[in-house]
Amino acid sequence: MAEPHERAARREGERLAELGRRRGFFFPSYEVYGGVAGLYTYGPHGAALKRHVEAAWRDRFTVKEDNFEIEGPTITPKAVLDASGHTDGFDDMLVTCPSCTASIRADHLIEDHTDVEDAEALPPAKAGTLITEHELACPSCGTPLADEPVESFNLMFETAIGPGDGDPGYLRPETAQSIFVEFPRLAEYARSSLPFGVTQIGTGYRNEISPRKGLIRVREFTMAELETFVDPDRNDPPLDRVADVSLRLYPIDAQRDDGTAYREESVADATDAGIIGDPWIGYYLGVARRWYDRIGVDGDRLRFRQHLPDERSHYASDCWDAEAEIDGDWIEIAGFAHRGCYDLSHHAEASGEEFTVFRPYDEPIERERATVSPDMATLGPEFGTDAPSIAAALEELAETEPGAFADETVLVSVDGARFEVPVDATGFTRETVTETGEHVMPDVIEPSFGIGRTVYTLLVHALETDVVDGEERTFLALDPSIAPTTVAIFPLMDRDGLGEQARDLAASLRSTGLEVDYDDAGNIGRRYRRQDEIGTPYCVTVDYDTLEDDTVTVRDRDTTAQERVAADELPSVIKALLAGDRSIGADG
RNA sequence: GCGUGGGUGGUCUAGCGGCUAGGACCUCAGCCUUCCAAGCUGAUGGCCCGGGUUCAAAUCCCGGCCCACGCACCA
Repeated sequence: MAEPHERAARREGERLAELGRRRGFFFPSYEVYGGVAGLYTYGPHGAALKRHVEAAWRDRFTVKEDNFEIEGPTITPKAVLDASGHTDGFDDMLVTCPSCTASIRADHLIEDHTDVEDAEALPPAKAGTLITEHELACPSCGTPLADEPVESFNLMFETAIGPGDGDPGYLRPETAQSIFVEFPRLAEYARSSLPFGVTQIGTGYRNEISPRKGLIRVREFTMAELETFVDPDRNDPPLDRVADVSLRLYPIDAQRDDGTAYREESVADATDAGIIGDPWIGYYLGVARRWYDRIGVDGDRLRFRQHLPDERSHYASDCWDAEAEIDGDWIEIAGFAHRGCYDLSHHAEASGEEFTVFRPYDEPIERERATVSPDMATLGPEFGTDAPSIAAALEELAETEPGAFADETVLVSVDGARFEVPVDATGFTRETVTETGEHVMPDVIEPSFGIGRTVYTLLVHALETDVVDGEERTFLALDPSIAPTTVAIFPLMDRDGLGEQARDLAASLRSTGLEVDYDDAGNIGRRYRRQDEIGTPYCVTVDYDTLEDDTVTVRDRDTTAQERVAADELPSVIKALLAGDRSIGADG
């Protein structure tokens, strides 16, 4: 399915891993103790970059969308994940073929070859028995799997809350659940009106069997999730805001045709044509596309792929992924799921709490309602032990068929036996009640972003090489707004007072809130290259002209072009550059 | 978790039974240098971990850890 992209001979992932280690973006954790697969540390530049990506996400999905952000615990009691379906969903049963060593999902094997449904819920030992009884064989080599052990892999990190054995708990596999469980309170903060959205940026944990590909598949990772709670009947997204955003879509039918036949459609067209089934999903795809553009994901290496029905999560009805191309593979960097009322209804059922909001009617509804108030002093002596059931039957009958109470007596049946009850004894009345609204359980639309994967994508897509004066130059063309360092200040020479001037300039720029690096080591070219490799967009050099007229040069990372500006105008120049209101010319 | 191939200064590597383990780049100090990885001098720093074989192990064997690729997995 992966589209072959011809890239540099050396894999981008490899080049990036090397750059990441050498320049301090990210590297394997705990290496002095041998390392642990799937755990990475962000170095100084990586941590800054990640922080900027998170800030950009917050600005876009929390602030601009007028949502609010919370921060829940990562430790989650078992009951929560039982209710959400994760305890079952995360428990995979594997059986290993003794001949070809293939790992096979035992539950899938059983479901495919027997009448057993929902084999996932079986205990592993029972699954093993079924495999033996039905004489199931390895699907790849045909070796019988009878009596092979079925092992259970729980992909959640388990822990105990409290001393001793404690209460069972897990590190959360997604941040979403810590939002859902607090819904009753969050709805209160939203003043019980839909729609509203709650965001969270935090870590999730999955005990991956086989972590791979640098930051792509790790065991602890940062995600940024937005749960939008919408009224299923009444809330439409503000689609007009993103109507003309163009999306490269890879819907189900295109995948089935096994093509790479993408459809370039505007958000408006794609939702109108039903390619994207839900307008909220369409809306967020548009918002995400704009955000990716802004932070520097290469639009030519980005697509939105619809999940095939069999890969959808247990909670999702329609789901699209944002995928970025890296080394010819398409990597999921965000998921957009319509979770319906799955989570809220499960938590409501399991906890016994209300997970609804009250939705007032436009106009209060006057409704006639028939009620009964059976006179038990009459019914008791008359019907003995059947009296309570008769009373219940009368109540139901009043609701469904009030006309039955029109005569002197009313007939009810309880467990097949018929009883005749005098209407007088039923306390039957018709009354008018005023209903001002109803309780509704919201649907949930969830855009969920992998921050680490986004950071990785930005680095890969920014990694560039050109040739300056016959020398190969590697630079990271990161968007200036997310680059770890915004400005680097150099004295051309650390003598004749240039160093002092440059240090003063760096300090004054820092005081304006910019992230500034100062470097006086080595010749000027070397310092430019250092900054190029960590993606610093602007380098400012204090030279001998500065001593004369208080001007400095500003150099652009991507073009290496320079421009001379007055030192005291530097803050506003940088600000304008960041805002895209000016660019650096070539007049040095 | 299985299979294949790998792990030598910060990075990239040479060495593949006996070497004070070599180089390049980086880094640091000094000199030089008036805008793009220049030069000179000097310095710091290494055989993934644990067993075994051998007079002798970076080198061979076994186990572990980590990495890459393939299989499986990715709710």
